[in-house]
Amino acid sequence: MQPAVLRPGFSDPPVQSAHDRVYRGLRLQVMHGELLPGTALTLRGIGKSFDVSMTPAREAVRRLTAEGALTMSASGRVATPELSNERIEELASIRALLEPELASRALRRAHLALIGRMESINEANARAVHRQDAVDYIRTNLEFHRTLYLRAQSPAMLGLLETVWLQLGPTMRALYARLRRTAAPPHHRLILEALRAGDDAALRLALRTDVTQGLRHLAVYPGEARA
Amino acid sequence: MQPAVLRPGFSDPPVQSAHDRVYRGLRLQVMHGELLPGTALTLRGIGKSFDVSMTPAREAVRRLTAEGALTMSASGRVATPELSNERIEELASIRALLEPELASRALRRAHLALIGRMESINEANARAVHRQDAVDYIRTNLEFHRTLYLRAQSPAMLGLLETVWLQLGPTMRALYARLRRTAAPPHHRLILEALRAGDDAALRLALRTDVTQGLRHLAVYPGEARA
DNA sequence: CATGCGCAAATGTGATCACAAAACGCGCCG
DNA sequence: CGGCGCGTTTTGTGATCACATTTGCGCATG
Repeated sequence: MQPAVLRPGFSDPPVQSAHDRVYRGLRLQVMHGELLPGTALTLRGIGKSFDVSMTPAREAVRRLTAEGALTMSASGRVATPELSNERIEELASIRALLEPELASRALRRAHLALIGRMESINEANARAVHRQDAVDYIRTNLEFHRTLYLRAQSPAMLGLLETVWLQLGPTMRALYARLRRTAAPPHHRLILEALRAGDDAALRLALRTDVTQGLRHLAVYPGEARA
Repeated sequence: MQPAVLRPGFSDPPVQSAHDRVYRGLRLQVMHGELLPGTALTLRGIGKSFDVSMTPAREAVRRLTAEGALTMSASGRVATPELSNERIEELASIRALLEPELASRALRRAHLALIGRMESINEANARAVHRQDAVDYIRTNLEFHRTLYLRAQSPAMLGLLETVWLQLGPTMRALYARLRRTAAPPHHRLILEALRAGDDAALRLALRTDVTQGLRHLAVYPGEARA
């Protein structure tokens, strides 16, 4: 609303612009599954919740729509995407294409500290499962994967993958609500073992199955099929 | 400028919004290599050239920046991307990952009419080479590939690939100016033959080599290395 | 009770403006 | 002759406003 004097002295975060704050905030909400598929958003509402005018809200939405994190109806209404089964399977196969490649590239540069960090994230993930905390489950699961892929030193490929995660965010949340998972993701241990062994083929396979297993059951049941 | 009464009766193109016109226009310019790497753009300039105010220009730029078609400096200056060698190679390997997959998916649905259309596009491509027309060369080359991939019925994967093409647009143009290609792309014939033969492995290989051959020489020479 | 009409509220779009920061150029000084 | 500083211009940002469209709800009607 008001000019919002952006903390004159401080510079810890390099003073991000208003639309960037909105962008990052919405992006995390979508990626972590805080919003269910089909959730409607309004520019004025977004602006109000981030305490900015419509202008930065519109830019953030435009950006997120370009990444597939949000959809816009013909009349400009904004909502989180409701994916068809075909689309879900397609996005899963893109993950199955990109993630083994990223993991393989990371393998050469992986060191023990990295594996240790992944194990600790995996434990947090298991706790989220036990706590039945869908958002935290998704968040730690993605963090587990991203921690590995960051080592691949392939920013463009990782960026592409993140847009895929973004598109799947609300749907992943909906899935979690459906299957009430009781056990931790079973393939993370295989990933860690392959990493320790330096086994490229096993690592690729572990990721492919982790990704497709997690999403194969995402498909909506026939009765609730969506356009 | 003025309210622009959007052709009351006509509906051939479903009356696109102003920012969409700007978006599409800029997108084509970038993807087809009409702008060299590092070309600076201004919101007011874009607005003027499309006869709209800054607002739709900003939204179009935001969208294109999200797709990697444009870059924004910390101060918000907009320009076409100047890719590092590492980035070029990474984007090439992404193409090498996605395009054989799309081609393989298209193979099952390919029919003779499709191959015929691709041959005719390929001839236009050869004419562009003979004419030394860089933009038309890039345009017909992408059209050749896209015509095939459309048959894959994998909109998400194709969308991802198009953002990669978008990022490479200006660089492809710069390359063309450097190597003064005299012969048509050599692997298109292999692609067509594999399609006719229904040979999946040969098709994948033909695409992988077409994509990497075309881009392997894109790397900037040491003397002109970029950050 | 279901259905359709119509009005009021809500919403996205684009133009315009004020402002701060950055970029640029010109002239001064060493 | 080269580098530096200062003022002008350019440029992006965000707020606000008017407007057209759409949405949604309530009421009247069959």
